[in-house]
Amino acid sequence: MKKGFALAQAIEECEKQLASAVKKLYGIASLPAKVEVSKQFGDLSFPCFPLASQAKKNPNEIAEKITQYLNAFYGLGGKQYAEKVEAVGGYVNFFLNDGYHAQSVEEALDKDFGGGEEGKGKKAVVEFSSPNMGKPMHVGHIRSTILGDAIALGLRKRGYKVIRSNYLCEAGTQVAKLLLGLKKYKVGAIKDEKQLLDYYIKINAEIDKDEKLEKQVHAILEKMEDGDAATLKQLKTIRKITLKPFKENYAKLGVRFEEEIFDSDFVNEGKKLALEAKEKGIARIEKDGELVAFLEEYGIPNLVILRSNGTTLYSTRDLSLADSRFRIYNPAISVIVTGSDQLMHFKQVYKMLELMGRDYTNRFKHVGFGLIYLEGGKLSSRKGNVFFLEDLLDDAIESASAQIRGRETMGKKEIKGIAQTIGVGSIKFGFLRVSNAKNITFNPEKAVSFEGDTGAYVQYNAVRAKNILRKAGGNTKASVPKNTQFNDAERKVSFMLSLYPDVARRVSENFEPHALCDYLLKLSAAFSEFYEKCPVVQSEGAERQKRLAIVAATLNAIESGLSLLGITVPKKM
RNA sequence: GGGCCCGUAGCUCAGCCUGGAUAGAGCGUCCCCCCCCUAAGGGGAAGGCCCCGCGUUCGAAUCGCGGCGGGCCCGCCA
Repeated sequence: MKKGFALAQAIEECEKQLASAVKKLYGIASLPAKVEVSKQFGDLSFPCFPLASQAKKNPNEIAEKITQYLNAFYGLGGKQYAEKVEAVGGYVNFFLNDGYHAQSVEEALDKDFGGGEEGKGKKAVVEFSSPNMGKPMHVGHIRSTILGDAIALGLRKRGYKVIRSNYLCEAGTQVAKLLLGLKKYKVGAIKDEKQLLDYYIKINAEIDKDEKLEKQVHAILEKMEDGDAATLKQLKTIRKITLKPFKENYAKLGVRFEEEIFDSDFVNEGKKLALEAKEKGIARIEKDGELVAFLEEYGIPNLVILRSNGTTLYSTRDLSLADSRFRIYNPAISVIVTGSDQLMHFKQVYKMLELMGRDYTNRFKHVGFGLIYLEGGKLSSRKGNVFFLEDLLDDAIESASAQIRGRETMGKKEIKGIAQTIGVGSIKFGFLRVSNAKNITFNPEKAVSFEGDTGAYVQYNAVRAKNILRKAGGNTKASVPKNTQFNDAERKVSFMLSLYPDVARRVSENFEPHALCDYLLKLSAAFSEFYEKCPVVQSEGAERQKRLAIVAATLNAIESGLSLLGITVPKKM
């Protein structure tokens, strides 16, 4: 028997039966609708409306006739998965039997449940997080970081060898402005990255007022790109100061990278590509001296790829980054995760590369997500309207820690570890459960709440499952005994379990982890109901064995699902 | 002006890609439940012109067109 396909097999069976009924009753060769997961009655359903218009008959009547035919012709014993067929309001509804539920639970016990092999032997690069140097990370950075990580984890679960890449920007005007500020205010020793932010805000205010300062910024950029020793030394200092807190945040988040790259390393190659574009007639120098790629005939705005003083832009360095990435790794898929404000930018860059004859451009995918706003308005380092990532994580951890202290007795160190798992898990879940396209208005109080539709709720259900298994003395291998009956609560759980492989696959195909969050909440809710209604530890015999299997399977599915989101389950909570 | 995205309950969001039954969750409000594997829980109630209009269809929150409201992008920021 194939793994992970109870649902697909059941649908196939129902469709086969329906097809033969429809052919016999109405002489129609192929089913004009699909069997779908039922929203209302039964488990699977088949709408008879398209058939009704084809056969020019009443859908209610058709549903009745088909149901009669199925019951008479196949009988209940003739079907492997359906135990009952009913006609309601133009639908044929199928009720799945205990065999289905048993198979579903068995499949969910597999340690690779929800995995896939389509990426086997292939590489995938996922570029995400990518904060700018010289500033602390704020809540705006979290979305790329956790979404990118989830995408990377999803690809890995499909068998890809994944390279997680953090592209750090220090070659742009932001850092140049910062350097100008440090020079202007005669700053000696720098304490930390937050102090850098203060200077950054200050110098920006001045530049806004005084145009001449802009020229000085460009002069610094020239020095940076020419490899001026003193400037490079300053860059090194900024790297050192900025990277340390970055790493602390990543450690708290549990996010790792296989690669850490700096945009300054793509300056020279970028210039070469800009010239290549010029030679190929894609770009030309405009009257003010800047080099512009002409993309308007493709319905895309033109793109400046070199400043008039010859220095590179974000666009220039991205051309080079793309080229080098495909040269070095030759990935089957290369994903970049950024705010959706950069959608056009990547369209432009990859259109250029396509025009320049690169054959890898169709393996590139940009995942854009909506912006994060604070209640006071848009996040802006420049204007100082920020909420530091560090503070958000610490608040969440503290909030979780306070709750644990009220319910479990354990050592300080253990509390800290579990509080981090719960606090950080809920933050991740809270952001990931919103669909990518949507903007998020960040609410600090809600972010540290653990009730209702939260990551903690999902974790909590997994912990309850663990407790049951522990109390039951879990040295027996879980499996469903033959011919066991499932009650309604048990069936809800097992049916939810059978939906998991599709959800997991879809999420890593679409890069939309929010669907998985939604699923995990539903699975958790089903398990909660089961937990209330079906005692496990006190039950006996086959009943106990079946319930233990359901518990173990649910735990497996939750842990697997959460792991795709970069979230783990604590031992207790 | 052009392009992309969003608009669903008081609030925060699923559902839209792939049209299907009485549009779902959570928070908040109101009511009930710890004999029992952790109440970070469960059960129930109230709460919806699915932004508006037109079209396609047996059937539209879902698809198409036209509006309205909000966000973002559109020449040397990233």
